[in-house]
Amino acid sequence: MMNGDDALDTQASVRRANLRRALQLVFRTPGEATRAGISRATGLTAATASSLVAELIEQRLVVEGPQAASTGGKRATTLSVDAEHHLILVVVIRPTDARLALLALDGAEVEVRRITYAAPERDRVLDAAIAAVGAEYGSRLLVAAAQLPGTTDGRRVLESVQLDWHDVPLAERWERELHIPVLLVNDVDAEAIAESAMEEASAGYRLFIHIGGGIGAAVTLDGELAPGPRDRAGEIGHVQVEFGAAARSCRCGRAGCLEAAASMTAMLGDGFDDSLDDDAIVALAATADEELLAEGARTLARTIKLIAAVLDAEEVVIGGPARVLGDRYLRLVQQEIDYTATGTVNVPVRYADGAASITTGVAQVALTHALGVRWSPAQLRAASASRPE
Amino acid sequence: MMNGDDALDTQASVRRANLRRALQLVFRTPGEATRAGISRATGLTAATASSLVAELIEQRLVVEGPQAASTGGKRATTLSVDAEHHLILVVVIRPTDARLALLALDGAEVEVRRITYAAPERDRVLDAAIAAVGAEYGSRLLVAAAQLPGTTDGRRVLESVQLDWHDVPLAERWERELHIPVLLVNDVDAEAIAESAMEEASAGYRLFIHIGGGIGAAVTLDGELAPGPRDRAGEIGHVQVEFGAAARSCRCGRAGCLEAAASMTAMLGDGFDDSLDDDAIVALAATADEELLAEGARTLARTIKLIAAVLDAEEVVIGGPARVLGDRYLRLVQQEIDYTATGTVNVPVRYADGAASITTGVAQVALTHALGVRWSPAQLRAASASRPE
DNA sequence: GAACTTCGTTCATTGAATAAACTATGACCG
DNA sequence: CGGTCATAGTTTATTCAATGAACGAAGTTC
Repeated sequence: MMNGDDALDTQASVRRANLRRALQLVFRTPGEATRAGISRATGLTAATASSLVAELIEQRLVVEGPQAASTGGKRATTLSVDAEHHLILVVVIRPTDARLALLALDGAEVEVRRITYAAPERDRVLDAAIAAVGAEYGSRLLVAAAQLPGTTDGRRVLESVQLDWHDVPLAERWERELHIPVLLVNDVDAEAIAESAMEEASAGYRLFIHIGGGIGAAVTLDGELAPGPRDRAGEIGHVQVEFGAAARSCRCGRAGCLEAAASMTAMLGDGFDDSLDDDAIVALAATADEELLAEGARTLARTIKLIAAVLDAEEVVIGGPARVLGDRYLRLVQQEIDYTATGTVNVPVRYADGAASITTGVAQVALTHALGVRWSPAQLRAASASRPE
Repeated sequence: MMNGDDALDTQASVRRANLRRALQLVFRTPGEATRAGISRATGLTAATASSLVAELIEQRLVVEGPQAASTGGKRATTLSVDAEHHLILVVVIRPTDARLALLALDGAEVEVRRITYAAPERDRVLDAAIAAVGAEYGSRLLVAAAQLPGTTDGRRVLESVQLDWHDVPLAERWERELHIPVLLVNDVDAEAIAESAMEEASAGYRLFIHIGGGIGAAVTLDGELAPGPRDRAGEIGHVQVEFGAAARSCRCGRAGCLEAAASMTAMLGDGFDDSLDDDAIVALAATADEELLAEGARTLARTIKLIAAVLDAEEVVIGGPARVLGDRYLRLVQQEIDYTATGTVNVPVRYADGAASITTGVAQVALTHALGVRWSPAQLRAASASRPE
C-alpha cells in the first residue's frame, strides 16, 4: 500500500508523502475535504491535488461525496474516507479471553468476535480465530494490530507475566497467515493513543498514566507515541518510591514499589479488581479510607512531577479504572503537584476521556502504521455513536 | 544554504535530503568517503552521487583529497570536510564573561575571543563583540549558536536568573547583525549534546544529568535532543524530592528541592563553587562527609530511576562538576539504582567524557541546524587534539 | 445576460533520479 | 607483457512527479 519507509530519496517517496498528506486531510475533515482544499492546505497545485485524489480513490481509500455548497463559483466535490472496502483488524488479548474487531476506515466497528480460552489452549484458539478472519475477509484486510499486557518491540512479545508469554514472535506468525502487516502494542500505550486520538494533536508531550491494579505510563508527542525504542518504556509500576519503614510490600515480591503505594488496590484495598465496572469502582471508592487515597494521590503526584519536569510535559492524563475516582482524588493529585511546583513546571492533570476505547487506540496505531494518518476526534465520536450493539 | 524547511513536497526537498545524506557520510568518515562509497551507502546511483558531491564541493562544504588505495580497480578520490571556508560562531554566555569561538567545519577552533563585562553593560559589550566578528568574517559565517544558563525556545531567552534576562529576543537581534541563522541553546542541553557527540549515535534515549551548584537534565535521542518543545525541559533542580521534616531548605526559597539534596553544594558544602577547577573539586571531595555524599547519591538515583523507566533509557550520563567525584560516588548511584530495579529496568550510569567541551556541543547543535549533519567522534577528538593553546 | 469566481482537468515544461553506455585506471594472471 | 576483470567516475537519454498556464464547467452577482 502506502506504508513503509519515509526515506525520501527518490520521487516515489515524495509521491508517497504527498499522498499521505492528502489522505490525512480527508481523514481530518471527512465530508468537507475537496480537491481545491487539499491544494490550498498543502501548497501543491490543483493539478497535483487532483492527481493525488485520483490515486487515493483508485486505492479505495477515498470516495467522492455530494457537491458542497458554492462559495462563489463552481461547487466542489466533497471527499470522504472510503468505509466500504479496507478493514483494520484489532485484536485485544487478555489472559482468558480476546476480542477481535474489524473496523472500517471511518472507525466504525463492522464486526466483533469474542473468544474465550483457558491458558494452555490460548495460542491455538487465537491462531484459529485469526485464520478464520483471514479466510473470510482476505484481501479486504489492510493491517492488523494486537494489544496485550506486557512488553513488546512491536514484532515480538518480549515478556508478559499475565499471559505467560516470553519472547513470542506473534507478529511474524500472524503475518504469514494474513499476508498483511501485523504489529503488537502494549496495553497502556494503546490506551494513551486512544486518549490522544480523542483530542486534537498537540505539539507537546502528554504523559498518560494508567492506574488500576497495576500502574503503567506512556508518553505521547503530537498524537503518536514518543519516538525511540519503546520496548520497556512506561514500566514504572515497580520503581521504588517508598523507602525504609514506610515501604509497603508489593505483589512483585519487593517493597516500596509505586504500585504498592498508589495503585487502585493500594488505595481501595483488596476489594478492587481490574474487572470491576465503573459503578462498582465508584461504590468501592465511596467507602475508601480517605487517608489511603490521599497518600496514593500524593505519591503519584510526586512521581508525575519529576517526569513532567524532564519532558516539559504540557498535560498529564490519568486513565484506567482510576478515571472514575472523581474530583476529590484528582484535586489531591493536582494540589500536590502545584504545591511545590517551581512555577515554571506546573502541569495540569485531568482524567482520560470516557469515550476513548482501547479498540480505537489499537486501530489508530495500526492506521498510523499502514497509512500514516490519524482519525479526527469528531470522526471517532461519530463512529462510536453509530456502533451496533 | 541547505538548511530550512524539510517541507518535502517537491523534488527540491529530495535533493536537499540527498545532499544531506551525502554530506553526512563525508562528516562521518572524513578522508575515507568517496563518490562510489556514497553511492553504495545511500543506494543512489553513481551518477547521482557524483552530482551531489559536485554540488557540495561548489558550496565549499567538501573538498577532494588524495586518491585512496585501489580495491581491485581504479583508485577512488577521497572526500573530506572543507575546513577552509565556512565558519561556525559559538558564543558561550556567562554572567560576567563570554567566549566567542569560531570553528571550522572540521570542528577545529580557528579563533577564540574572550570578553568580560559587568552585568549592566553586558548587552552592549556582547552586541559589540558580535558585530566585530560579523564585520571581520562576514560571508564566511555559516551559522551561530549561543549557549546560556536559563530557559529558551531557541529564539528568545525566556528566563535566565543568572543573567537576569527575561524574554529577550536575542536570536532575532543577532540575525539582523550577522545575516545568518542564530539559535539559542540551554547550557545543560549543550553539555548533553557535546557528550552525545563523543559517542556513536544510538537509537535509544540517553539521560544526561548535570550536577554542579545546580542540577539540570537533558534527554537525547539518536544524538540529538529529544524532539518536541524543549522550552523548559530538564528543569528538575527544584522538583521536590524530600518531604516533611527531612526536607532541606533550598536557595530558591522552598524546601526539599532536588538541588538542596543532591547538588554538589549539598554534598560538599558551601566550599563548593561552580568556578572551581577539577583538582580543587577532587580535593574538596576528599574531605567530604561520607554520609552527605551517600545521601546525595541515593536521592539522585531514586530520581533517575523514575525517568529512566518511563523513557526506557539505555544509559544515564552524569556530567558537570560531579564528573570528577570518582568511582565511590558513581558506585553509590549505580547501587541504589540496581538495588530496587525491576530487572527489566536496570540502566547503567557513567560519567561524561572529559574530552567533551561545551563549545563542541553548541557547535554541533548549530551544525545540525544549518546542515543537518553530525560530526564523527573521531573527527572531534582529532580537532580538539590539534587545538592551538 | 455579462462579468466574475471557484472547481477541476489537460498539456507542455522543469528538475531530480535512473539506467545504460562509456572512459579511465589499476589489479590479477597466464 | 598483454589480456581480462574490477572499480571509479562521467555522459546521455529516459522516467517520474510536480509546476504553470490555459481552459472548460458550473455557479454567483449585478
